[in-house]
Amino acid sequence: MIYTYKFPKPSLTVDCVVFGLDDQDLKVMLIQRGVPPFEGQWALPGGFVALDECLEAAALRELQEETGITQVFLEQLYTFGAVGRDPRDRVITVAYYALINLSEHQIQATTDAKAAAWFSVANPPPLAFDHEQILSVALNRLKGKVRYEPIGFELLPTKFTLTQLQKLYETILGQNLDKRNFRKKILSMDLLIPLDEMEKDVKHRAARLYQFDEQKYLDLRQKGFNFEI
Amino acid sequence: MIYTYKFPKPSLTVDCVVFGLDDQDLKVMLIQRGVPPFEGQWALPGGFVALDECLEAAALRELQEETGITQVFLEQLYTFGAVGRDPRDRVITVAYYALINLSEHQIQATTDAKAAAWFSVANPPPLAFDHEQILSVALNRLKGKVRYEPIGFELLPTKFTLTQLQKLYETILGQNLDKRNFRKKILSMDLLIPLDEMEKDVKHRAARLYQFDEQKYLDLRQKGFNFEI
DNA sequence: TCAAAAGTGTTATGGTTACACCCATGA
DNA sequence: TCATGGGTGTAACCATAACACTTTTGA
Repeated sequence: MIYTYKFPKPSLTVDCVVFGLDDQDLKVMLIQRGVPPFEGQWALPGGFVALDECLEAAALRELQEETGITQVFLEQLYTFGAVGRDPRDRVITVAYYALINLSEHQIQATTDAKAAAWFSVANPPPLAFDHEQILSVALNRLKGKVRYEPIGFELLPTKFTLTQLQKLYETILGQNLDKRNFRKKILSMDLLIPLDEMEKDVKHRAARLYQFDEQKYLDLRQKGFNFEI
Repeated sequence: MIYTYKFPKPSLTVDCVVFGLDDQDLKVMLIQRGVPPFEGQWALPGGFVALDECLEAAALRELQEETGITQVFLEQLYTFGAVGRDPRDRVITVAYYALINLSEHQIQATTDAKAAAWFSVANPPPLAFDHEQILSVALNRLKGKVRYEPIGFELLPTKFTLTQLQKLYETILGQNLDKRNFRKKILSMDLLIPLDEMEKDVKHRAARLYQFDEQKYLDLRQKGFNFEI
């Protein structure tokens, strides 16, 4: 290498805001820090970026190392670089957000963290660093994006009922939706495949299961279709 | 400092995609690099982040140093960190995009750059590093955002005609709009203040000038109003 | 008087909203 | 048979889209 940069360098980390959805509400995955600073406090999973890995790979790796989660929807959120955000050094963090469906993922705390757990986003514990701010930005992004891109499906099992889907939107958007209008609209997009399969183990009439047609969505989008709830 | 991080650190830069609009089309500001690598090639203005300045401040400073531009709309775009994006070192760059109105800004190349100039975004020269990719992401962001936030006004002088505003949207969105429908819609939002002032020095009927009512927009937005073109 | 752009309303269409009852199932 | 949620249609309303001519001004 002939030309190298001679500049004092800040540290670089990635942090992940992992969202999940259960029957009650929207959750975020937090880990309890095992090392200072903020030892014992809850924080977003994350860590340092290695010199030979790209940012997204670093986010996926940290997620895997700290919580065991793999195979998730992951998207860059924002980069936080205020001067005092880490009490030790200058640290810039590239934040990502991830969506997973709780029913198909088990999480476990691994070596780097004391514990990993889900918290209601409406009522999270105090967080380390500027992680409350990051969580709030992530939540706003999710609220905005869920309306015009079909990312909500990432939070559901592959097979879901229309009521589950409606509840998802109601939870994230924080408003109730009309059942008939919701069904009319979502079905008219023709992006859901109705299955010959019904809900099981419910103590009332079983609902039909549907599946999101990803391929069709990609095709339609190329032709100028815009998803919108 | 008791705890410091002992990790190999990548370098960190900021880059700015500066958009301007003239009678013809949408422009982007580029500088010609005065130092290797890519010496002599066109690139986005940008540079290293100092340890004691936040990211946005670094972007503003670089803009000022390389082009003389101050007082602009500036927003974080995306962070690019592919492993091979700089031929020397591992360099992560936090990209910003800026909107300025050409009629009220003069640009000049300053110390760090050989030259600074405007190029049509439709037809830019080959760019250094991954700056073509950054430009393309910025353009998509602008196209998306201009429709649901009133950022387009940043590209116009304070006082503008409805035709100028319409041309702005036509240029950025790449589609023609109906004059009557456009005026009806934008005026019905009640965010434009009609001035008792007309266009000057035109060789046809002079158009009325308008001004964007920022304060009213902020008030309305707080009440749930959504700007949308 | 000509060229150039400013300015202005109406109608048809399509999407959104509001709204209530019967059905299937398991306990 | 009761409780629970599943599933369905219509009418009113509102926003969008399509469309063409007259007015003003300077050259």
